[in-house]
Formats: sequence, C-alpha cells, structure tokens
Amino acid sequence: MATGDSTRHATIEDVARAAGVSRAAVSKVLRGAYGVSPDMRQRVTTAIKELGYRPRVSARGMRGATYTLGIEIPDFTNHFFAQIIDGANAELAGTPYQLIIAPADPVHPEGYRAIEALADRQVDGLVAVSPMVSSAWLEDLAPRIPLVMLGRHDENPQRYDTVVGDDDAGTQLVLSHLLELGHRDIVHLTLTEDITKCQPGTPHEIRLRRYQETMVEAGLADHVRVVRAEPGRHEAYKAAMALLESADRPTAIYAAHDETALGVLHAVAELGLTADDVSVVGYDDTDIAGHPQMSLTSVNQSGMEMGARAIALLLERIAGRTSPRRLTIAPRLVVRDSTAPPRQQESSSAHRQASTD
Amino acid sequence: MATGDSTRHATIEDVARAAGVSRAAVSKVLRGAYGVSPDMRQRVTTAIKELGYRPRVSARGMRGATYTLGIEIPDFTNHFFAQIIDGANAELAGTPYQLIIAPADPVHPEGYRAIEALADRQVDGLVAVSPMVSSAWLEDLAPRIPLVMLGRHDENPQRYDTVVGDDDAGTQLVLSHLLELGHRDIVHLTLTEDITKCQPGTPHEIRLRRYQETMVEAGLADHVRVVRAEPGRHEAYKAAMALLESADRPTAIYAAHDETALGVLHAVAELGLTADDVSVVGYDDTDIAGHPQMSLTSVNQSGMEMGARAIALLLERIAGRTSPRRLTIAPRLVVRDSTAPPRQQESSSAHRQASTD
DNA sequence: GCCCTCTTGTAGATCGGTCTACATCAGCGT
DNA sequence: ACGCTGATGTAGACCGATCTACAAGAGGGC
Repeated sequence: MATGDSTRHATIEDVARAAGVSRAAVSKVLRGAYGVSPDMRQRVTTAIKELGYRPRVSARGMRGATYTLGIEIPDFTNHFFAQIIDGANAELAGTPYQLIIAPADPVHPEGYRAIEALADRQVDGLVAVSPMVSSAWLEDLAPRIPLVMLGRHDENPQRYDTVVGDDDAGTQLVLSHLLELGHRDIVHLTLTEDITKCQPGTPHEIRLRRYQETMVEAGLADHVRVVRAEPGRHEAYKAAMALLESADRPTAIYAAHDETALGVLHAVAELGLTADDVSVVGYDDTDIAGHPQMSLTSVNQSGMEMGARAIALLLERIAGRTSPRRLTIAPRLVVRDSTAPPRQQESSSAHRQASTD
Repeated sequence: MATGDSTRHATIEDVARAAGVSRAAVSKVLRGAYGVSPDMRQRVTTAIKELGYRPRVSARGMRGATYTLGIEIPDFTNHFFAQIIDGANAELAGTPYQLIIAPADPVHPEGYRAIEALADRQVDGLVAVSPMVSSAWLEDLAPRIPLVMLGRHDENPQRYDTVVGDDDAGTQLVLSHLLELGHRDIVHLTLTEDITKCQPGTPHEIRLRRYQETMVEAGLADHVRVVRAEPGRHEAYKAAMALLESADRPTAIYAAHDETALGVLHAVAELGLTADDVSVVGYDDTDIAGHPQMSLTSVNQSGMEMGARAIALLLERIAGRTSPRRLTIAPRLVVRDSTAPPRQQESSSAHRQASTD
C-alpha cells in the first residue's frame, strides 16, 4: 500500500543527476564553497528546489560540521532554564546553526548521559548546565568538542569556558536587604547535601557558604540555621511547613532559588501568614516572581543573557579560540512584597508602625 | 601543545583491533545481534570499556537507526510544554532512545524549520506541537519518518497519529461552571487571528467556536464578546487592562490558556479587583495555577500524560504500526478561587434578571 | 608560440558505522 | 564416511555527504 517509497528522500546524487553536474559540484553549492560559476549555481539551486532536496546531517557529520549546537538542561519545569534556552535560541537566530536540547535523564540527573548523548550526535558545540559532573571529566571531553558550562565556578578550567552568575554577590544582596529590614532569625533553605556537595563551587554551595559567612560577620553566628529539602516545589513546601509550624519560627527565609521559594510561599499562604510574619527571598527572578499575586523578592541574574552569552562564547570557540574564558553576570536584587520588616515580637503592646511602601 | 589529538575519539576499528576481532563482530556486540559467543562478547566489552569507546550516532544513522526521538516545541517559557517534555522523557526512561528537543525558530514560529531540522538529523521518530503547519505538509513528511502530532484535530490524518485534549468538552466545562455561578457577561480572551485561523481545528479555534456556540445555546448570543491578544503574558495583561477599565467590564473572562490567564490575573490584581469583581478561568492547569496565591480555576489536560502517550504511540509506529491512531485526553475542570459568583449589580442601564439558581 | 595563472568542474578517497552474504567448524544422525 | 544443521565469525559493499587532488580550458604577458 502507501509505503511512501516513491517519496524516498532525495540525495545529493539525485540532485547532481538532475542538474547534470557532479556530486562534488552540488556539495560546493551547498557549502557556498569557492569555484562555482553563476550558471552552475543556478542549475543546482533549481534542481534542489525541484526535488525538495535537503542534505542529511548524519552524512555531513561523517566528515564535516553538523551545524548543530546542543544544550543539556537538567530540568524543564524550572522556568529559569527555559529562559536560558530562550536566550540561546535568540542568539542563534540568523546563523546557520540549529539548537537542540537534551534533557537530563530523570534517573541519572547528573547530566553525564545527556551530555554524552549530544557528543555522540556530533554537535559542533555544547552548552551544559551540570553542577554535578566532575571537572576532570569535562576537561577530558572539551578537547573533542567546544564546550561552555553554565553556573560552574571551577577554579581554572583549561579547555572550556564558563558563564556564571555571581552567587556570592547575589547572596550578599539578599542578606544585606534582610538585615537592613531588621531580621535576625534568617533561615537558609537549600537543597539536599549530595547536590550542593558533589562538586565544590556549585551555585547552591556558594550561596550556602556566603549565607553562613555573612551571618557570622553580622554577629549572628548563633542564628545560622540551614534546612535542606529535596529538589522540587513540593518538597520545599513540605520543608517550609515543618519549619513554619515549629516552635521557633524564623522571621525570614532565604530560599536557594525561586523554585524553592515558591514552595515556601505556598506554605506561607496556606498557614494564613503574610510577609509581616515571615519574609521570603528567592533566587533567579523567574517571571512568575514578578506577578503581583506572587510578588517575590528575588535575585535577578538574567537567564536570557546567560544563554545568549554562552552561545556567543561557543561560536567564538568554534571559530578557533582556544584560551579559556569566564563571564560573570552581575546579579541584581529585585525587592518586592514578599519581604518586610519583622513583626515586633518582644513586647505585646508595641505594634509595628504601618509603613507602606 | 595540548591539542588533544592524543585523546582522539576511538572508532569501532580501534575496538576491533584491541579485541582481536573484526569490525562486524564489534558491531554485533553493540547491537546485541545474534551470533556472538560469550567469549567474544567478553573480549569486545572489555576493549570498549578500556578505550572509552562510544559509537557515533552520525555514522549509525547512515544505515541503521539513530536511537533518537525528537520533539518540536514552539515555546519553552510556557510551562505546559515543559510538562509535555517531562512526560515524554519519563516514558522514554529505560529504553535505548534519547530524546532531543528542537525549539521553534523565534522568527518563524510556525515550526516548519524546527521539524525539518529534526528530520534532517535522522531521528527515528518525531513528536511535534505545531498547530500552524499544514496537514498536507505533514502527510508528505510522515511516510519518511514516524510522526505523532500533539493538539491537532485534523480530520483524517492518514499517515500520522494525533494526541489531543478534548477542547470542546473542556470549554463546555468552563462555561457550564461560569453559567452556573450566574455569569452572563463572559468574555473570551484568545490569541490573534492568524494563530487561530491559519489551520482549521487548532485547539484555540475550537475553544473559541465552542465558546460562541455555548453562549448562543444559553441564550446569550448578544453577550458573545471575543478579545484577541498577541501571544505572551504581557500582551494578555495589556488586553485585560483595556478590557477591565472599559465601561462595560465583563464579570468573567475565559482565557485561551493559563499563559493568557496569568496576564489577566496580573491586570485584575493591579486594579485592586478580586474574583468577586471578575472571575478568571484558564486552560492547561499549569502548576502555578494550583499555587494558593494564584489559585486559578483551569482545565487540566495533563501535559505529562499527553507527552507520555505521544511517545508510546511513536514507539508503536517505529515497531511497525502503519494505521493512524488518535488519542483524546479527557479534560477536567479544576475549580479554584479565581472564579466566584458575579457581584449583584444594583442598578445599571442594562437591566437583567438576577438569576440566582 | 609558449608558459603561467586562475577559474571551473570532476574523480575518487574518506568518515564510522550497519548489514548481507558467505566461510568455517563442530556436532550429529544415518 | 557423508551430508546436514546450527552456531560463530569475517569480508566487503553500502549509506550520503565532504574534501583533496587534479584535469581541462580560458585568458594574458612576453
């Protein structure tokens, strides 16, 4: 029946025959190579259009480039990563490159498998967001394929580039804000240890360390309090519920990122609490954070820009650069309604001044 | 210098030499083909591990399968699509297939380019969410590559499968709910015409038509009111602002999908209105809709399930099925706080009966 | 007229796998 | 002893591009 064998994919051979030239000639036209007369180009172009010919990337990949760049992303439900892809994709508009994205295996979320999958597919360059893979492994991979890593604070990567947010400065902004508001009982809600500790210098680990240091510097060493939760909004919600219903409820929670912060806000809302009871700060300034019904104070580090910059670096590498580069995106605290001065809780008489802003 | 030439990628030839067998033998082991003695398998496996050999997908693709499935997605910032990918990826866990995702070109969002890009890369199967490409074009593509389309209500696709939500029933649920609450001034906020009209039977077009029909059936023909906005939350917000500040503000807005609904809620909140002033309903039941601070009434059609089902159909096709199949996901209305009975309007030039049932 | 260069096009090797066809060999029934 | 069968392994064509090396012809300077 309709096996479609008649519609078999045209090859470069078919085009050559139709145009009355050699395969090599067609290849030249395709690649815009030197040594093509206007006449021949015309004939070949016509034949290509007539046959609906499209070169197969697999065949190209055997010798030349695939004109494909890959991005490995650990989690699609996190909007921050979606922004990164958006930025990358926008940067690629107008170039001959096509972006493909490989999601990390849900069973092995470290990212090795997805990165290898992209490398196996001969992408011309690779961007990855994988805090958990070892830098030695990356150094080993990099000579075979141009590589840009996002969010890795590796000491001195020799063969790959990095684009990072300044998690140190971002955390500083968060804590300055909370301390200025008058908070002392500030909890840091971060992710489970195996995620922050697998490799040194993950964004979450830096945020954690900086939180601890800043608290100590502010003379609040005895107020340092770290709570850990599995990834995901729901896990954050559960952890926050436990925290907020405990005897010594903190007045502020610095969440590892917006995903976590949204879980915290969920708990806050469900318990009928407000920002006057507990302030919440996130990280990433996901678009939903700016929604007036959410109004989450958060650190913006522009995922769009990170994605775009990563692609720019990658294109440089593909063009020949070999010296490693690091780009740091400056963070910016966006203050919204989820943070407020702590309620006066010492004396019962004093009510805090109604300070609306 | 460290050109990394020493770390050159090992080929099947290298493995064969190291194991003292032929290339064909190694290939057999790789594919788990028939005719391999335990002894040879052992030697080959050892050599593979020793050399860190990984087969190149490009080379495989020249003759055999690439073990790659592709998904084309128009927009990453929409969480519903992220859920689809998540579902697809989960379904693929444990199979030898790797999922890769191609985002639509921001300049040409119809999806032709991204779909072609995946086809060019010899994926073994393809899932796409492209309401705007022509079905004739898909029929032409399908014989060359197993194809499953999401959200297409095409009449009788011959060579590809479809997975759809029942947009008709979903819209029915929405309007029944609003009408039962006592609403009559129900506006439908949908997308610009070129998106809903490019191909007949897009989800948004069906939702629109069903809205119109149901209003007429309910005797509210003169209350039919359709507003259109460009895609994106911000455009929806602007349209909603104009609508809510107009003289005859509706009591309810049925938004084309959650992305739009969030823009509406933004406007509602910014104007200091509540669900008592204007009810809002979305579509997709994006995870943020369930957040207590958003609490958006929405139609759930489980993106996770759609993604998973699409992959399941695709695997069937790859296994040999050629008869087309259609799967319909039943929608489910999730009622939350964004909908409420309309406020009793005391006196207006428009005199209508307060029909509280 | 001769050599030299530049342009245009082609032949054929090559990339790294898969797959078909076939050779080899052991065991086995008659 | 003799084919027959089934298991195991190999040789070599093949997939569809790119890329190198080279041939043919056109013009140009002396």
